[in-house]
Formats: sequence, structure tokens, C-alpha cells
Amino acid sequence: MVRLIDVARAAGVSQGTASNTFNNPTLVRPALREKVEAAARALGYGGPDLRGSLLRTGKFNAVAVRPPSQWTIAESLRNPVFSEFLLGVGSVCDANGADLVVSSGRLDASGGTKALVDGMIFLRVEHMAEVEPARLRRMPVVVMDFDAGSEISSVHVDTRIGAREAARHLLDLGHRRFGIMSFLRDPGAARVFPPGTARPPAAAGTVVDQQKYLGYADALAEVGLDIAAIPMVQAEVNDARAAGLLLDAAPQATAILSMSVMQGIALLGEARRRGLSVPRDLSVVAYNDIEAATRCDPPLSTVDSLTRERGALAAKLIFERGPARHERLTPRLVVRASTASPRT
Amino acid sequence: MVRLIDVARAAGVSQGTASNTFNNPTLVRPALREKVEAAARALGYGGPDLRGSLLRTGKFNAVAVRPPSQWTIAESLRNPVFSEFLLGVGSVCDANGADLVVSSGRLDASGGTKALVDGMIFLRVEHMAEVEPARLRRMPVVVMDFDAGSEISSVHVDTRIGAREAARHLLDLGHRRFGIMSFLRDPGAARVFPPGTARPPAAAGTVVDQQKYLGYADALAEVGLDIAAIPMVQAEVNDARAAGLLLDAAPQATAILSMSVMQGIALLGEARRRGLSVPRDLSVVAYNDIEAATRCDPPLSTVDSLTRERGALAAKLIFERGPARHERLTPRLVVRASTASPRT
DNA sequence: AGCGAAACTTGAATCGATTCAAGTACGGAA
DNA sequence: TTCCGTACTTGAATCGATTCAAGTTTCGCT
Repeated sequence: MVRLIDVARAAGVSQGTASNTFNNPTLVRPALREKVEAAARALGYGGPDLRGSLLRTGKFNAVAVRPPSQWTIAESLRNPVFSEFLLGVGSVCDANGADLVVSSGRLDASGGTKALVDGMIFLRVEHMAEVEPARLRRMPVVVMDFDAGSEISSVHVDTRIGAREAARHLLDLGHRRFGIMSFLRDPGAARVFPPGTARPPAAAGTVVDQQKYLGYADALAEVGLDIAAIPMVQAEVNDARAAGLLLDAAPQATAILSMSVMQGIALLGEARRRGLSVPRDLSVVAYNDIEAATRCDPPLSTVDSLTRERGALAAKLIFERGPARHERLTPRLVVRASTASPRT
Repeated sequence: MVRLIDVARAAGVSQGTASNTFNNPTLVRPALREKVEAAARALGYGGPDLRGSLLRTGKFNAVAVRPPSQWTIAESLRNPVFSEFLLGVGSVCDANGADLVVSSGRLDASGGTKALVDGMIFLRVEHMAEVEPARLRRMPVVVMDFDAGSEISSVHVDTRIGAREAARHLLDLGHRRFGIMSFLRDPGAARVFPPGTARPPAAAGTVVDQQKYLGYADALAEVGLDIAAIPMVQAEVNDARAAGLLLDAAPQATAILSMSVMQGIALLGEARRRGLSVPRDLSVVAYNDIEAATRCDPPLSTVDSLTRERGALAAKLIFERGPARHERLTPRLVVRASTASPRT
């Protein structure tokens, strides 16, 4: 392998001059520069090796996004909300001339992180320990929706408030009979919870999903409804039968509170198969406003949790390299055509 | 910043032993290992710095995907076909415990590449020069749909054959009156080409798109039709007016040959607005089979150009680190509900 | 020619680890 | 007690560049 010093020797200059030829060409007299470049070409030298310069300069010019632990890269990319988040991060990387690294949530069982990056953005952290290795490296870290202490930057979104707004919207339209489509905490078969069934305390999958449930409960309580009295289905995100189970379990529902766009779309499909017109016979709200929500028929009313904006904000915090900051965003309801007053 | 040698000194062992404690724990007597670990904790040492070990070992454990030049990271991620490709690459990264790097096509105007990766996958290369810096670094490189010489691995897909199959499918169904929806070579306003209008030689945007045009032409020629006699619109991928322009320009068409799923979906929307039923009144085929094609109404018949598979294959070639290989895949037609025989 | 300033070069130190040949300590066998 | 092999440890060399104080050349002026 040709090294800088080989080029320098071949060109009859010192290594320092050779280095300048590549990094500060203006410091080198043109004739000499030419000589060094010729030597480099002759030897097939492809410019300073990144490892060496990295060691000296310490800049990687890259930001990593770490999906929730256990998610593979492929699983992450398959998730449209994750992709939307990446888009936000990516746009800020573009502005800073940095690369975007998608790492696996599964790597580094050792707890070590091997990403060659200047900073990391953690999605859905569940224990401080996940962040610890990066912190020890004094690497800028941003965690999403998790409080890792005042020393570590974080970006939060008020999921509970967003969910409350969504439910209020349906209540304002006059709905009083609902169905809830939620997630399982662990992989498995869909579970149906008829009205009044005992439910796990937070009644949903991830911490974020639990906040949605609580937000729905808040709004329902405001008009004297008990969320426990509402039929609910918990299912994996791509469970094809889930929508059907819910419509069976909540036959008189005029509106469905769901926790993701994918579920919302599945509900639209199932409603259509059953000859129900959305929103005339059934209103549907979903969570997370991604492009797919605008393209389905009818376009879904959703809670926009500012996924892309949050990605961009997190990336900005990384590049700022300032003291830790804690940002909090409030989601907003986007009303489209999947919600309307119930038939009278 | 704490260094390995500081830890070693604090623990009263040599640097070599300290290194082994982290990398080959079994070589170190447990008692000593414990001492080193305690020292590391006490000093807040976060494990061997990546720069140093990188310099020695040379492995980055990451693969970069380079979008077409000029594309930013955000633009790339916004492209669903690109995302699909990433998914393929990502799944192989998962299997190899590597990270996935999305770099910008815009970086490195200098021609240098600064990606900290073991290998690079280039999408839509147009000049050898784009690949040269990576090659000089003796870094494994795979280029997609471009012949960069026998020394550089490549993965090709027979776009022309795929397009020919798509057009044959419509011809077999009995269609004889078409419209073509294509791309502009450069950004700009949509252009309408009435039948028989002079067209640029390859009549489309990128080299790959040109292949689609030629493939359509091949099939049409087989039944004696001249593609130049077919109304065509060239537009940017997200030009909202394009679908309308084409349907205006080809009022008697019974089938549309389009060059992307996004265009195909736009056509479905425009047809619906005009009260045309797809596929009864109008058949539509699109190119590239991504998930969106299965979710629209009706699901689109498309040419599956094996995007994900190609991504996975390219990544495999990177990790193999063997001699250059040249793979060629044949796309296949996926018939869904957007194509049918024309009304008689 | 002589001088000083400007412009360019040099070479050694440094970045933070890994590696491996050579050395030491220890325990068991003779 | 001596010797030997095993099991750890050590320390120096190495990876490939960047940096910068110190040294050298060049050039314009008088």
C-alpha cells in the first residue's frame, strides 16, 4: 500500500510538504505541487488515507441514528415513521456536509459502540445503559423521548397531548361510541379486549404507545367516558386480521382511535370490504403523519408528531456541539377526510 | 481525554495487557483484568478509541451507498425506489454486523471520498471518474447499471427487457392505442410530444429511463407499431399536472406505459378524477415494484426490477471482498389489477 | 552586493491503539 | 532441588497521516 511518505520520497520532498499538497495546496509552490501530484499518480496513490488523518484530526463527519434496541437495520428502514425521521436527520446532514449512518439496534451486545461518527441519535432508549458507551466517548448524543439526565440532550414530543387532541376532535364531532386499535407489548397473536375487560396498566406496547392510550383516556374522561369501557384490539403492526377483529369487537362504533398510520390504512381497507363508508359510517384517526396518510382513500386524519422536524432538530443539536439542550415539541392534529360527524 | 495507556498505568500493567483486557479478555488473568476494568471505570475510560484501533486494524465495518451525483441525502431518502434499494443493502449489513452509510451524491466535489467505510455501492454512475477515488483506495466498489471495466464489480438489471415485457403484456391483452409517460432529462416544465413529434434520440431522462423507452419501442415494433407515433409526456417525477397532460394528449389511449410507480399512481388519481375506471377504461403499467404499487387502488401492474435484491447482491459483493464480479438480473413483470383487455 | 522580509520546506512529535517476539512467573514432575 | 512447559505480561514497533516551530530559499530594494 502506497503511503504519503512514499509519495514524498518519490517526489523528493518532505512528508509535510506532501501532506500540504493534498490539504493546503496554496501553501506549496505550484512547481513542487505538480511534482508531488505526478509522483502520486505514478505510484497510484489515492490521497491521504482516512485512518491516518482521522487519528490526527478526529473528525468523522457523520452522524449515526440508532434505532430502538433489537431492531435490525432492515426492520428500521421498513418502518415508514423511521424513514421519515431519517429524512429529517438527512436534510441536516446535507447542510453540514456529513454522512448519515444507520446502525443496527442489535449491534454491540458488549455495550460498546463501534460507529465511526461524531454523534449519535438514539430512538426509543429504555435504559440509561444504552447511552452510556457513547457518553463515555464524550460524543454528542441526543436521545428521543427519554430523559437521560440534564447532561444529555433530548428531544421530546408530547404524545399524550397529541392523542388527547385527536380524541377530542372525534368527541367534538359528536362521536361517543369508539373502538381502539393498539399494539402488543411483545410479539404475538392479536388480543381482543371487550368492553370492561381488565387491561394491563398502560394497555399498550411501547412507552410512546402507552402515552397515546393515556391521551385518549384523558379526552374521553373529559366527557365522562371510561376508556376501559371501550372495545380494544392489540396487535402487531402488520397483523392483517387486526382490523377485522376490532370491527367485530366494536360493531356499533362510529369512530376508531388507532395508534399508527399503518393500522389506520388497514382499517380503511377493512371498512371498505365491509361496505362501510369512511367517514360517513365510520371515522378513523391515526397517529404519526407520514406521506402514506395523505395518499390513502380517504386521506387519513392523523396526529402529526413532527417526525421529520424532530429528526432535523436532533441532528442540529449534534452539530451544534454546545451544552446539552432539552427540546419539547407539541404534536398537532391534521384533519383530513377520514373523520366526520357520525350519522344521526 | 483518557487514553489506553493512562488506564494501563493506573492499573499498573502494560499497555498491551490493557489492550487485551478489552479485546481478548481470555488472555488476561481474571484478577488483573478486574484491576484494569476498575481503573477504566475510575478514569471514566469508554473503551479503546476507534481511531486508534482503526489505524491498526483497518476495518470500518460499514458500507456506503452513494446516490447519483447531485442528489442530496434527503432527496435520496425521499425516493421510494432508493429506500427499497437501501433495504436490500441494509439486510446484508445486518447479516454482517456492519453499519449502513448513506452519503450525499454532492459531497467531494474534489473527487475525493471521505466516507469511513469498507466499501461503496454506487448508484447510477455516469463517468468512470466518479468511481476513481474509491478505486485508488483499493476499496471494494460495486457500481449499479454501469460498466466500469472488468476490475470493478457491477450489478446490472436488464431494464430494456423488463420494459419490453410490460409493453408486450399490454399488447397481448389487445391494446393498440397507447400513451407514454416519461421523464425529462433535466429539471423543467413538462413537455408534451404529440404523435409523430421529433423526439430526442433516446427520448427520456436518465440512461435507465432511456432503456425503458427502448424496451417499449421493441415490443411495439414487434406488432408493427412505431413508438414515435404515440403521444408522450415528459415531466419531473412529482409534476402534479403531468398525468392530466398525458390524458389530454392521448384521449383515445386504452393503455398507458409509464416509467415509475409514482407516475403510475398519479395516473390512477387523474383517471379517477375524470371518471375513467382503471383497468376497464384505461390500463396502466408502471416501472419498479415497490410497496406503494401494491397499496394503491387498483394495485398497479409493474415491472419488478428487483430493487431490493439488487441492493442485497451489491452488498454481498462488497463483503465477499473477492475478485470483481459482474452480475446481471432480469426484471419480471408483476401483473396486478391495473391492466386488463380494452373494452371491446 | 547586501539586507530583510516573505514565501516556502523540513523533520520531529504526535494522535491512540494493536501486535507479537521475547521475557517472567508459576506449578508440577523427576 | 532442578528443570521444563504453560500461562501470562511486557515493551517496542507499527499503522498513516497532520502540525508547527525552526530552518532555508527567494526576491525586491537600495
